[in-house]
Amino acid sequence: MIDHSKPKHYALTMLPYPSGDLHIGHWYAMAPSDVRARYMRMRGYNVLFPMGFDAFGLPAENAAIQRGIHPHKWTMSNIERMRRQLKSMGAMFDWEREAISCLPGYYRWTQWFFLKLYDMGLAYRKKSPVDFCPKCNTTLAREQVWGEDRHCERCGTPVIKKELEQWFWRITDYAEELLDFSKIDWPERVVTMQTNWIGRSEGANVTFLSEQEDPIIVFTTRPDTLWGATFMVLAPEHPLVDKLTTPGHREEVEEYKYQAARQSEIERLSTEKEKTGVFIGAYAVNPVNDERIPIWIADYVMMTYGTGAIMAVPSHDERDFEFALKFGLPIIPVIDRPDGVAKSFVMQGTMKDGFADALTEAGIPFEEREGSLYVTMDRSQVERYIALAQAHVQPGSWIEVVGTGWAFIFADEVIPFDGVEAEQKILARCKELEPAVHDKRTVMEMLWGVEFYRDVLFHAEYGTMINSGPFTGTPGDVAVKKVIEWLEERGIGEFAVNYRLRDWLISRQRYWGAPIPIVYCDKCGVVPVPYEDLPVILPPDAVIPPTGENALKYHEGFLHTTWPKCGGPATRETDTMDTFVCSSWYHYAYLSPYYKEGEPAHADSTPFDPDEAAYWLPVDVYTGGVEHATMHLIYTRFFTKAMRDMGLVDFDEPMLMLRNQGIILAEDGFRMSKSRGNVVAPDDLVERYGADTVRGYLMFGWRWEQGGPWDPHGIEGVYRWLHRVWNLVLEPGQSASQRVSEPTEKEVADLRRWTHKTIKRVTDDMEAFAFNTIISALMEFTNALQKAKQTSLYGTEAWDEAIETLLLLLAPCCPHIAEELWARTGRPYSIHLQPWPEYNPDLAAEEVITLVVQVNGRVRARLEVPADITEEAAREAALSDPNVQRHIAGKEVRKVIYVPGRLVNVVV
RNA sequence: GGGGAAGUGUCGGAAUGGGCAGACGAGCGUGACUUAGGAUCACGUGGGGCAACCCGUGCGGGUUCGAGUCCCGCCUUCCCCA
Repeated sequence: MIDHSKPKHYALTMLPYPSGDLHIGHWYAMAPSDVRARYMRMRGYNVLFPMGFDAFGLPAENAAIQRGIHPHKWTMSNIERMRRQLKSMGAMFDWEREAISCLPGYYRWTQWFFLKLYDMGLAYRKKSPVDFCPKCNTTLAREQVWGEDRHCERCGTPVIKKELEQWFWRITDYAEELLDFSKIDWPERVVTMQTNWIGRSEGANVTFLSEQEDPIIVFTTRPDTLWGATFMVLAPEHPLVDKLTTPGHREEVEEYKYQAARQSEIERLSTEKEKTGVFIGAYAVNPVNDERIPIWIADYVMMTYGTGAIMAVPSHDERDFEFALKFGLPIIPVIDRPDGVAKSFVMQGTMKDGFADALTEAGIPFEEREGSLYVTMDRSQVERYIALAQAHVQPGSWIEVVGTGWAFIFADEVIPFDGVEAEQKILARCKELEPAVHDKRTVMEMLWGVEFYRDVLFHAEYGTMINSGPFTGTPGDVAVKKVIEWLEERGIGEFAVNYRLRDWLISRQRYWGAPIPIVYCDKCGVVPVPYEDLPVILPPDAVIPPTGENALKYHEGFLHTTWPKCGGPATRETDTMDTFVCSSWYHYAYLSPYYKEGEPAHADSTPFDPDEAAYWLPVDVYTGGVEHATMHLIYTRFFTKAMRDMGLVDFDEPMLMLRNQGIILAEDGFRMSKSRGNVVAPDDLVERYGADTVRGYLMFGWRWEQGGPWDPHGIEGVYRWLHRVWNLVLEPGQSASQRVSEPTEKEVADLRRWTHKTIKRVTDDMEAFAFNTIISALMEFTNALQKAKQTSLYGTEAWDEAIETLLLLLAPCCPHIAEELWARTGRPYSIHLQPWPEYNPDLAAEEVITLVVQVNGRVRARLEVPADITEEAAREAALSDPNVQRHIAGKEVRKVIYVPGRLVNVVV
């Protein structure tokens, strides 16, 4: 049936969720994609352009609760309506390949993939926190948690986090490979988003020990700052928290954990938010210097990042700095400032006379305000400054140098600020001399009080290590590497790569999804359903409880089963799979929907027809919204890589080219939504203007990748244009018999130039997804043809070529009107099976060009000259133009710049 | 706070290997046809000036014979991340 000698083109547009009605946004995404699919077909490709429905998901259950309709019935009737609406678009969708993800013939293969991943060790079960409503006694999906206070969508009860056993897929095994985009042509934006999402960082895992010798592993990208780690922070959920918390702190810790569990990740990580945390009473030992450091818990540390514990280096990590300042924890600088800036504030009365003069003499810059000195110096001046300061400081006072060369200068000694011990000593002496600082808990807190110092107290850059025992003096560019080597030698740490990407949590505590094919056997434990027993059918008679709880948990028939291997009683897993699982492989399902339905599956089955796959895969062009950049588009890449490792496919990437369309907003500039009542209904537009006009307008009105607000007037322009095209082709013009004269050679050449120029423009724009300029090129061509129709060109061969070309170029965009005009002008069915017109560069070439003549870069003349004009002739013509003459009169021509075929610029 | 994209007439938007800014359309204006027009057709439409010309692509600099386009700094909006 398909001529396999022709090249193939698999064009795919993201499948819709069957929400009820087709939205103008669906049209905006799909119609231009269809235009391109049709274009490729005319270019001689066999084109696969399928459509289906992402049919599992939460709204179906909400409808069931609110209106008493079963999710299956609700979904299928929505699909029926949307399918009808989709057909009104006039897209070339191959409906024979339609795939609906909630049908058993589809989801048994979704389950089959689960079993394969399970066999490969890529699926595992782990405790993980989920949002849970204590009143409804159910877990909630992310979109069911509302508002700043995170309350339950249904009953308004504040949501809590609850630890549940859930299924994960090891997408992190592929993290490194997912960072490689060399085999795909995807928008830079998506590549960047995915790269950030995966978030690879290099550093070290370092083992700290609690005083009870519990190992606490932390990941750090800055092992060079280890000597500045003055405390540790664990995520409130960290498993060691309970064990390490001392009785006196237990109550406070429990209270804090409860608070933290109620917050969302975004809130917890916000840098805007005031830092919170509590000390758990326990201490750890910093393995590099054996310092005893306190252990805190704080919500800015996430269990999901790294190991859920951090070493806090307040001197060189912004969040740690803020935290330490607030809670009075020591802050010891261990990396020198790369800029070498040092500051010293000299309060009036702390120094003997002559200090300012001594500084001037030494060339150390300072400002004097109200008797106090504000000294800002560079590294080379610090030593000299300290000496001068010590010589001049009054016995009852002190001054300090901060930023670089950190030191506290007293008349009798200089104490370098180089560690916790020094910190204690400095604090004690200062408090003795100055009662105003009695409440300062740390040196840094004291310094922070001086406004002048604030910009040099903290930095997060790489630099020479200081105050770091044996590493002091190690330059910043090798520090990380050297420290890691040293840690490895001593067995207290090792090089490590950390990813922000987490394993994919696929468990959903919902009814309307593909059941996870696992049973819990009383004897054998967690066991997979045999491949042959798939699908695990979602019981159609399940009753959705009004709370929204998972109906499967209450369906006795579903719940109780036997494990065939031992014949013993077993309970089914009641979690279903994330709908992103269904959509991760739908482009394979389209090849042969519901493949081998009714036949048992096996471990070595393929979920799709291998012959179809061999011909069509992979997807050549994928179009859809950029909002899927970090979810669906990562999951589907992971899926394909896993399928490759199962031996199902022999390529690495599912979609070779990706292009994103923007979003059509409502007329008011807001997102269209039923609640706002600003939705544009495509059905109404189709009824009023016809599908071709709607398609044309969606192409013409916006930059496709950008989108923008709907403009109800703009569509009229496209409507009028198509009317003009209709009349242009069908209304009789001056007929050949009445022709007063034959067209001149020039007239014919001009018309053919229009024709071939337009072919080139439209073809180039098709390749570039520049749909708006396709329509404007066709409009301009139409305008030119309307003028030509008034002349003796009408009815000539060149005229017929022009009309035929117009219709062919129009065919992908406005398939109905193009077909109709094609038929009415006596051409053979179907226009859509015609080859795309060929562009002839010789015919498109201009004979006459407009030569722009500038004097000093300003346009002074426009000359019509032959396109092949020589440089000499062009210069001569330019210089002899009267207006040009006028502007260069009395001035010396210094230079004449000639851009062939474009302009002459006379410089005077 | 970090990263990315974008700022062009009244509006949607054209034009980037630097070379006629505002294509095409909407809107508006004038005219024609018409009993009528929210139909159709024609013409006009960045600002200033009678004109020659001058000024104009978020703001300020720079490179260049020449900058919407390249470089530096800033402002605004949107998106992503924290």
